[in-house]
Amino acid sequence: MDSIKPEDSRKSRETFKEFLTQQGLRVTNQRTAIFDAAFNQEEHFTAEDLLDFSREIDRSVSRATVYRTLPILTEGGLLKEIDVGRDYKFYLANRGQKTEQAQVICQDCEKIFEIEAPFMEWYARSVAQKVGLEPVSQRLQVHAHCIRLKEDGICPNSDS
Amino acid sequence: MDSIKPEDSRKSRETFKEFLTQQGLRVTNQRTAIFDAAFNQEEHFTAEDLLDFSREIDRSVSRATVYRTLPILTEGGLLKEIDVGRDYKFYLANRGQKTEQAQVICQDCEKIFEIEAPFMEWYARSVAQKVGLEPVSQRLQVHAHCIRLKEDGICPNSDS
DNA sequence: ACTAATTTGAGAATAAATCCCACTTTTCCA
DNA sequence: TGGAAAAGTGGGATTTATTCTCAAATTAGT
Repeated sequence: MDSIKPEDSRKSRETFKEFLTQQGLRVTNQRTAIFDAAFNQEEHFTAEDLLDFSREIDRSVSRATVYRTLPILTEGGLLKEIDVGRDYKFYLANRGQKTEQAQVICQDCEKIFEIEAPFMEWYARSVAQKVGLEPVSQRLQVHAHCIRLKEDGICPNSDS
Repeated sequence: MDSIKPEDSRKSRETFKEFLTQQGLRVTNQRTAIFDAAFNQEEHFTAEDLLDFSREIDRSVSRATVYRTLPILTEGGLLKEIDVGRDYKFYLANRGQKTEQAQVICQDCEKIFEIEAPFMEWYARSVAQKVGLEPVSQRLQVHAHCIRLKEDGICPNSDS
C-alpha cells in the first residue's frame, strides 16, 4: 500500500550521493542502482534479493558489487542488518525510525516484524553495566507463534 | 577456578543417557564423549572447538557426528546456541541457569558475557503482543565497549 | 550371540560470502 | 576539455561453516 513517492526517492538518492562523496567514495551507476533497489523495498530482503532488484534497474550490477556495497550502506546507517540465525542475513532500508526496535519473528509464516521496544537502550545499558561495559548497539529478537494459529488454525500473517 | 566436580559430571552424564533413551536415540561412545566435552567447558565454544575437545576424550569422534549431535543437544535444552552475527555459532553448556540472560559482547576482547536480564521474558511478551504473537524464546544481545579501555587503554577482560 | 535398525567416519557437496585481477569508469586538475 | 591516476567493477574462482552420502560399524532387544 504505502508506496514510496517519487519526491521521497529523489531526495534520498541525493542524500546517498552526498553520503558517498563525504566518505571519499565514488558515485557509480551500480551503487546508485543498489541504493535505489534497497529503498524501493518496504520489507526485509536478502543480499540475493537485492541483486535481483538492482539488476532490474541496471542490468550490469554484479553479485560482487552488491556484497561490496552492503557493508558501506549498513556501516553508514542507511541499511539495517538483521541476523535471525539463518545462514543468510536480512536487510531493511533505514527510513529514520527509532533505534529502539525489536525483531519479532513469526515462526509460522517466517515474517519479521520491526516493533517499537521502548527503553530498550536504557535496559541494555543497565545489563551491560553489570560487567563494566558501555553499549554500542543492542538487539532484541523474539521468536514467536501466532496466537490465532492455535485457535483458528490460520496464521493471519502468512501469505493469504 | 570453578572446575566441575566428578560427582556432578557423573550425574549429568546419567541425565544425558536418560535423555537419549527417552528420545528413542541410542547411547554411543561418541555422543557421550561429545556431551562430556561440552560440559567440561565453562565458557562458550564453537563446533570446531567441540570437535577438538571431544577427540581428547574419544579419538574416533568425527566432525560429522559433532554437527549431528549439536542439534540434539540444543533442541533438548542441554546446550545453549548463541549467534552473535559471525559466520559460526557459539555453544554453552546449559547448567540450569535462569532463562532470562542476555549476551553482552565486548568488542575489544571479543569475550561473551552471559548476564542476568530481569523481566526479559515479560518485556519480550509486551513487545510481541503488539502484533498478536506469543513468544517462544527471546534473545537480547548487547555489543559493547569496555569502559576502562577508553580511560586506561587496557581492556581488563582481554587475555592478560 | 543374532538381527534389524541406528549411527558413524571420511570425504564430497552445498551455499553464502569473499577474493582476485584484468578491464572499465570516475575524478580532478593541467 | 582531455587524459592519467585512482577507484570501482564483473565474472569466476575460492573460502569456510555446515550438511549430505553411503558403506561399514555399533547398538538394543530378542
